[in-house]
Amino acid sequence: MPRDLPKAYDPTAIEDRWAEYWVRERLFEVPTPQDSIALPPIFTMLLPPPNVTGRLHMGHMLNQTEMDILTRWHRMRGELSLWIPGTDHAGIATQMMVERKLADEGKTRQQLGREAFVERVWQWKQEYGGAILGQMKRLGASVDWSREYFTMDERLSVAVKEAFVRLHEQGLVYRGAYIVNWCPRCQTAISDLEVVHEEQQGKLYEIRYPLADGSGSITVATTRPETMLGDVAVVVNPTDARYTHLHGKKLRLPLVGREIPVLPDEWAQPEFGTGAVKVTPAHDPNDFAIAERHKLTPIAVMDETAHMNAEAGIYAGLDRYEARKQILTDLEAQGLLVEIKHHVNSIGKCDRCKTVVEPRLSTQWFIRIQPLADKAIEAVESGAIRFTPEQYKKTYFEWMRNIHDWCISRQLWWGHRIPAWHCADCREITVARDTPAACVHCGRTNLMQETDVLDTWFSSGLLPFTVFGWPAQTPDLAAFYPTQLLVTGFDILFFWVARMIMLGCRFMLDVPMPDGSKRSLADAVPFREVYIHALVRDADRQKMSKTKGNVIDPIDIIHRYGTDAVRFTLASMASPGTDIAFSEARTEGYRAFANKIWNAARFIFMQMERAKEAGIEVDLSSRAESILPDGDAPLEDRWIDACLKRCAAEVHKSLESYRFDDAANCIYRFFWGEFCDWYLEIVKLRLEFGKGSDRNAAVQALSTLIAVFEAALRLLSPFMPFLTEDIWHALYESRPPQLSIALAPYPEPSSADLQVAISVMAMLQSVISDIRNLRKEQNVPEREPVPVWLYAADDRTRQTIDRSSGFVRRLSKASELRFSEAPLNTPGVRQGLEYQLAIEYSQPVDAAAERERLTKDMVKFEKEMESKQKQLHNDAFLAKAPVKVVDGLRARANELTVLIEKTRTALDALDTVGSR
RNA sequence: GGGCGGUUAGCUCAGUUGGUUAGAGCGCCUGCCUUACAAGCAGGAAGUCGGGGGUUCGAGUCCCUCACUGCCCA
Repeated sequence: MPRDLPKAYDPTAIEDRWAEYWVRERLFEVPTPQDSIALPPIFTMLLPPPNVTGRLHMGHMLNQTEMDILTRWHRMRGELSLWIPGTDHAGIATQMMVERKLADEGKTRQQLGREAFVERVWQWKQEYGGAILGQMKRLGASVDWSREYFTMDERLSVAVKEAFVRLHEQGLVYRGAYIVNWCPRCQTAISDLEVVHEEQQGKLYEIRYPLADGSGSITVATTRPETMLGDVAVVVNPTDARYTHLHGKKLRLPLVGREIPVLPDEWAQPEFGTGAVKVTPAHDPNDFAIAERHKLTPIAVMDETAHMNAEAGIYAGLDRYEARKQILTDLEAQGLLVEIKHHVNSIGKCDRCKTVVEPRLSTQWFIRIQPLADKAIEAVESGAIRFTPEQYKKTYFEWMRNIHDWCISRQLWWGHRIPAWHCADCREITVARDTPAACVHCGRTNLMQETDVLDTWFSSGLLPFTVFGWPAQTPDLAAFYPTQLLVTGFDILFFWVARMIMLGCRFMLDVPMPDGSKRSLADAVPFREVYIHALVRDADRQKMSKTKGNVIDPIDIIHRYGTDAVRFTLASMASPGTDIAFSEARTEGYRAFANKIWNAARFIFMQMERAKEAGIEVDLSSRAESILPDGDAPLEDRWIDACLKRCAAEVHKSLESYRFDDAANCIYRFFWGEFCDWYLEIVKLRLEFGKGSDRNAAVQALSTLIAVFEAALRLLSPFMPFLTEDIWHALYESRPPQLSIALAPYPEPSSADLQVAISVMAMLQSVISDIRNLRKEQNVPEREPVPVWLYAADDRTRQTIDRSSGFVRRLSKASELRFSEAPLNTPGVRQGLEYQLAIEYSQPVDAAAERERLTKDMVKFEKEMESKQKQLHNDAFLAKAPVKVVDGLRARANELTVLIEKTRTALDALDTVGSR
């Protein structure tokens, strides 16, 4: 690639090419280490697997941008950096997707049958399933594609079976009839976590249940009257005096006629509703618990589609809401509907399809979670796993300590089918790794495999070790487990993070360390750190949602601004714990930043071209750091080098603590505010390659310029991989020292003292700014150079300015710098701490404006002085404040004295003019 | 109902264990096509840090309280 870049930066012209290049060249593949004990530092991460049905959204993009920045950074620092991509088979979502397709063809999965349906899902997966990973490639994610996983892969399925069987053997898996969250649309059980609760304005119905003996009645309150058909009791609080006389009495259940008892139970709260609660154990988890306490037999009145069943008598066949309407009508007709009150209640909906969940009594598989949770709590308490931001630890503990057994069976066809076989003869269950030939209980062969599949999160919870080959003790598992870090959103803290921790601690404790020693809990954890990032919202801080129509499609934004700009936007706004209000204005700004760098590259390449024409070639073969400026180099060279090192130090510090925003902003400031705004402008003066010029100086200037620029590209590379890759390859005319800038070393901080060059330069920068400011205020035409008067009390200041007078003049458009032997007392003097300056311009100074400005300064200075003096005269302050602070305050007070005096002089000079 | 967070410039956000003059980007105002870049350059204006109280020599930062607001769990 030649060094002639198009005038304007066009991301679309470069990004696809490099995205393909990185995949094609297999740059980020990490082979299995041969010796798992003597390894370089390793950095491993697992991509939180997106749903195979998914499309990339801003949340993914933020997540992947952060992970990619970290991986590239670690990789460039020489660590063995492995980031593993993959997708999740997403049981319900995928099955829904394919069922919808079938529906378009007028078919149902039942018509196809299980085997054919699963076959269809695989077909669908082959055809469309990779979409999100394709999008990921486009983002430039530096993952190891050779290790891509899918949770239904054969090897992972074997591991899932193994894990299930082991848990079963350990007595941690059990099967039983309990109330579960049932989605009538998906027709499967779902876990507590898959239910989303929504507040809604509902109604509270008060219904009178007459006593069987006709001696009176009791009024119950319910939000779900249709369930009354399944009532088996009414409970009242034992302390509730209103009902004490009814304990043990029988009620005649309206519409049904069944006799049910009135029982005392703590669950009934006297202050809620009427204080009497109807008990429907087959359709409510709390009622189920009550029934267990009182040994009542549940009566289910609905089927799996939430239609009333035969138990519902004349209501059989009605949908639950139709039934409710009808029942209310009938109750009213019988005069049993006492009152209808408005009531705000929370209803559970299926996370996937938003159908109102129907608590349902059914037989399911569960994991006895407490033993797993205990270990998972210990892992975090002991510090083996660290959360950033730390506050999530609390949330984690809160959940972990109030955990319920995990319902892991799903009545789906797409997923890992539970490795359990029912015996038709003895009714017992055989759990086995491989299809058993005979029932282990009765020895007969009339076996049928369990039809349920496992919760998708069960398999994804195992990923941190199954991706490395568990249950086999592979070299990968030895080298890469535990992973270093997990980056994810808080929305899957419980779904995934918590479960990975529980399952990792459970299974990996049994796997010995690579050296054969016993593994401790600290090494059994699936990752050592968890970084939880924010949610990406729209510019108005609204949550993005399809229904609101405010979803920002990252691919769309990328087309408009380029991936690098979008990545940089996300990084620069990613401050831990704060949601990101995605702002296109900022993306636009970062595209401008990319363009800025692009043009800096063009400028540098042009200079290289000019040098070449003059017969000068700069040697690019040695690493940039080795030709960076020494102590004798010009100030600006030492300064920009110091800036670079300072920036590198800050980037390291920031990324170590996941401060992507600080890191990004620091690089932005360095590249634009220091390198482009100052260094490039200054160095221009020295780039004279023609006859009669100092060619050595020019070559040195050009070499340093290139070296710093090249290092700056590497600094920026993890954040803007496309742009930097493109320019880097161009710089080396397609013969770069590595195949990719991503494989080049990251700039490292320096231990040298950077402060001298930085503070000297700061003084010169302020001289230049002051002159520019004066010119502006006195309306000097932009192009007209004017002489500048300077006075410096300290001779060294004068020498410093004098030595750099070339660029000071150039950047301030001063025709010459004249040093005065005495303090300046002309109107319009600007005062720094170390110097005074004024411009010589024929136009009279705008005395009024100048006075206003000076007065404003004066007020500010005096006010500050007052507060400083107050503190400095406060004995308590002097006694208690640290010396550093007191000294700082004294120094500032001295500065202020100088500034106030100078300002007063300037005001006086103005008065002299005014009176003339 | 329980828990966690937020409130800093017109907008979006930083501000580490309290410590010298509260920062950035975008936007805004003024002047410039200065041949790397108008997606640019230079200069500028703009904040009683949500209200009140307290601790402290010192509070944007710690405590209490009120208001508004977001999220998680039940």
